[in-house]
Amino acid sequence: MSADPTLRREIPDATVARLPEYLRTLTMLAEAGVASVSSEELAASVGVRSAQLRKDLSHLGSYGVRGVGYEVETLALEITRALGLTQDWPVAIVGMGNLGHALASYSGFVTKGFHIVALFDDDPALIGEQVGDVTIRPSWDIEGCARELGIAIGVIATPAPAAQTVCDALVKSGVHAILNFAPSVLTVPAGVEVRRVDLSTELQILAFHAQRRVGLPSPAVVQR
Amino acid sequence: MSADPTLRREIPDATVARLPEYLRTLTMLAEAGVASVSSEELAASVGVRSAQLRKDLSHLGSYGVRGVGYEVETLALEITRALGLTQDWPVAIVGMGNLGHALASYSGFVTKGFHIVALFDDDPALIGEQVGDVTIRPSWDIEGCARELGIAIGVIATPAPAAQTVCDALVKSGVHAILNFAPSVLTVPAGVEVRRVDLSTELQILAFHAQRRVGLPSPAVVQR
DNA sequence: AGACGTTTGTGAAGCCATGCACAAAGCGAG
DNA sequence: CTCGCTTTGTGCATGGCTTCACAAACGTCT
Repeated sequence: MSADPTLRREIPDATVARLPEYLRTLTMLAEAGVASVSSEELAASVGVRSAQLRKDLSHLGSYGVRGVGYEVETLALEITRALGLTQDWPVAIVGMGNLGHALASYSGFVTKGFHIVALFDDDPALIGEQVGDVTIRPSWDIEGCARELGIAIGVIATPAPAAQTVCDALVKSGVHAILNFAPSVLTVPAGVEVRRVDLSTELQILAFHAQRRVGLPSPAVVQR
Repeated sequence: MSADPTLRREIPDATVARLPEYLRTLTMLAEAGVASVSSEELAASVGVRSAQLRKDLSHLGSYGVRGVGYEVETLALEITRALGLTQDWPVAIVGMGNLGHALASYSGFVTKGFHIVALFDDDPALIGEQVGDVTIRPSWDIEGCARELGIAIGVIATPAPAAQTVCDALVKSGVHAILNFAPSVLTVPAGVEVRRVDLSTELQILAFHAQRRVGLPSPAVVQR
């Protein structure tokens, strides 16, 4: 009653991190023609507890029907809205090495709400190359053209030493969200969101767990 | 006094996730010729609070000197040991599309402790291709040769529909640690560790934060 | 040798996230 | 209309992680 539906409520980070999973699963259900789903079923598909799912969704509002469940289409739309995917976000990728190329041609990229509008690299051999329907521009033009292209999200796929410089240029161009694949910690002003994805960090975490297993009775633990 | 140095203590997951960052920073310091570092300095480089760093390190043992700090070489070695990077881990990559190729030729891969020993794909056009010094094998041979190659960590870079099948084959071959780049939730037996890296999830989380900014006074918040 | 300044290691407190358990709410059958 | 079954939404308890604050420990200087 006192809740304003247009009010942007405070959604916990942990919840936000799970919303994309829920959305993806709901999209699959919708494509399979499923019209309604219970928290128990949906939670099982995503791999979380049903109580957690319900609490997460309660942060978006009350879109379920007691005794019935959630309407798939409706819930998917609400999550889409909550994540801000009703609009298209212009994305730029900086660093067109192996990884940059792979990201640029990644099909799942365009799935929903994201649009690659610029590619950058400072290697003269790459500048001018066409990837998809976008031409690679020189990195030193970031500040020159990023703002007028309206880039909202920057993806950094450069070697580590270049990452901070590139990051500064992006921030100066008005980019407030950065996805960093380089193995380096970025320093940014307040208000800029950075997420880091690092292959070797992930491998090292896995190595830790693999090491813990050493000496354990192998088959006994694997199958429960 | 009752602590056995050879005893594998319980290290919190949150701490384990930060250890690779500490290690990378320490390695850089060592290469720069720095011999000793305080928790304050190291924490600043990594982007965490000094108290957190000290508590994290306390889980490994007591390797600092009060009033002085930590010896860079020693601490790096202890973290290396804790993460299980004193030995080499044989890694297999399944799915040699754009991403798989990028991962296979990723230089940071071999940095320390990891060794790509097998590549798999089920596309006949790719089987037999040489990437680096490893030949791509057919996916249906995973169960046949993964165990004898001693693969400890599997990297899944296939399309989503194939991920679970590949995962099952890896698990059946004795792999207990899996890094999943496919946008799908994997079901595994107890004792198998799975970590997921998904580009579109990360982008959607960034979109959420970007959306929150809409309507905010742009320059006022950016610079503090 | 003793006093002083510095920095670690850690108990304690606060905070956030997860899981439990149940009242409230809807639907359908009789 | 009423009863009973199902499932949501949520207060509350639990557990883990982070931050604070300080005693213990070390080097140095006099």
